[in-house]
Amino acid sequence: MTCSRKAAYALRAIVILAGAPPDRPMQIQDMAETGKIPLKFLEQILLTLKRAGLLRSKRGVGGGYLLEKPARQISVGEVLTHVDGGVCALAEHESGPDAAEFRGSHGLKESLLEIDEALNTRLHSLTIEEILHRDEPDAMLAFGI
Amino acid sequence: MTCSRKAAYALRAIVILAGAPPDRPMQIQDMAETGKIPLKFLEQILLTLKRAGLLRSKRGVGGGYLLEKPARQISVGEVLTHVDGGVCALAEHESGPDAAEFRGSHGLKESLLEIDEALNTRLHSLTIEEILHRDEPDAMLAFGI
DNA sequence: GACTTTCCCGACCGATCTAGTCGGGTATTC
DNA sequence: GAATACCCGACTAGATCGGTCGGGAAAGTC
Repeated sequence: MTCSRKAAYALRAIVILAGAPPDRPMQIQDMAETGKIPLKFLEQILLTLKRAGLLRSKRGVGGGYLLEKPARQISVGEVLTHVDGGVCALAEHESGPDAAEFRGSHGLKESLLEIDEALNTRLHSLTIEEILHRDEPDAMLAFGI
Repeated sequence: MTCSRKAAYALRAIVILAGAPPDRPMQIQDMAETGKIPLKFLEQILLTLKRAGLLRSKRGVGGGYLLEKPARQISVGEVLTHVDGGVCALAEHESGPDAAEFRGSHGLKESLLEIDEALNTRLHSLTIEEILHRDEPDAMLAFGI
């Protein structure tokens, strides 16, 4: 029940990109350094995030990565889903062929499903923009938000 | 980010016990059958739950397992904690020596911590009794609850 | 068009964790 | 003292985690 390092790195990378100047790409190496992420591992992660449509890349001199969508439209849940292949499932072992029927099994399953759903909702409504603004409340005033 | 099978089995076992007649112990084998849990694996799980103080056991003929505390005083979070050694930690990689400092890192950490906390609270407030009653709303009427 | 920069991508790897299994030991009861 | 049922440590195949390595391909620079 703990978040993988890969997912943590992915979130960092996205937040770093979202907090960087949006007019020019940021290089993997820079991201690795500021996020304390192993370079080659980060490469992999960025690649999957790119394939997922969250990032755009530019090759050659002056190349790097950019957000494909504005930070307001990227959620933590989205990132987690693409990197780890799913977010959180307490209830998963209570359905399918592994499930059992006994007094209380339905209540158990439903209770777990409810919690799963609540967590998913929360993770998908928490945006990267929100996270950035949280760090610098002044910026919110400056932008009149 | 998914619940281990072990934890799922532990929850089943507790719910099964809570739904069984409380006057006599239930044997591992019965629990394994009704919960579709591998017998020897369940043995291990019950042992750790016993050491955690959630269960009591009786040996010899007519022996088996009983809840040590009433179902109302056992939470899902408690079970998960003892079996998996912790519940859920989205934020764990954002503290300690692994953490990094960058624009947005505090917001990220705090947001994840908040979600962790909310989930923990929910899991620790969800009791086994609640789960059982959910399965049979009639029983709640019968007991005047 | 050669050269550099930067991303792209598959293969590989050791350590740890998962989901059990096995074989017996020990307390209790009849 | 035999049967029952929990107690407990050791072991294991396979998957996953958290990376590393080595090169390839596109894009820009001279």
